[in-house]
Amino acid sequence: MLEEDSKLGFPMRLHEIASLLRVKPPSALNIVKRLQEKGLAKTRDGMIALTEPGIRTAKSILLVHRTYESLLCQSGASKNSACQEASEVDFIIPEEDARKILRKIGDPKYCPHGKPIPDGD
Amino acid sequence: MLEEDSKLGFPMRLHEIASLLRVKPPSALNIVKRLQEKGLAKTRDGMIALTEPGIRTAKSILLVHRTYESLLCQSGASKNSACQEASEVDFIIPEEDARKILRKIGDPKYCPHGKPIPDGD
DNA sequence: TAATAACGTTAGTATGATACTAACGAGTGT
DNA sequence: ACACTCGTTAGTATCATACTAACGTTATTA
Repeated sequence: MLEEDSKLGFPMRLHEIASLLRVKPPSALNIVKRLQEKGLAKTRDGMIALTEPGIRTAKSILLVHRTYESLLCQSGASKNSACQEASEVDFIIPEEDARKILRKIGDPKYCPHGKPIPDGD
Repeated sequence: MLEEDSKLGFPMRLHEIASLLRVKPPSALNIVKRLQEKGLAKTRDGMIALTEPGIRTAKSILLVHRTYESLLCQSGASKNSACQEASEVDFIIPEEDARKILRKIGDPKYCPHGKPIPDGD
């Protein structure tokens, strides 16, 4: 469960990150360095991978994203607008708040797009 | 209704704004100018006031704030943490989303602190 | 009335975040 | 041996934002 999610494409080449983020490699390197300083990413065999805390953080953002998406859809929003709006706040809303909301909206197991919502973990 | 809210202390002196925002007057002026460029504020008799769109925007943010606060409290959060978290997102979440959420959580008329949640207007 | 204080405003400066280009070095494959 | 790709570094540019210092206008007050 969440197997594909927790990897999120990692480990990844710097070039891939750059093109995913639509920036040049030096900018991507800057970003990766900042992640490393926070202990969220590491370099291994020339590839960039998430550390354990990095994976946890990524999962946490996914949890928030999918929870908020679900809330919006249950409230009558379309899947696509819900996803967009969720992207605006998924890195801001604390996981604990999302877990509370999740419980309130009936502990759905999947987001409106059918992707799994991480649980206890 | 919302009479006190819609004013929010405006019209206000630049100095008051500066001290509320904890910046120096030149910085406050810069902020006010940007609000003016967006048509949200105006100067009148040496005082800074919100324009009609400015008031609507302020009310919209209040709606979002109090809605999200209510959601969090209904979900089991404390008033204070709810208020804090709401402040992180009240200027990001679109009013339309908040209105949908508001309906879903039972159209409360007041936020957890007892302040009115703006309705149709 | 003259001096002073308060306020808003301007100009110039500093900082931090973030992106870029250009150039270099190491490793890879033809 | 050469060319390519990749990561990296250094230097530069831009933008947002805050600040200080100085100035002019208005209001207050001695």
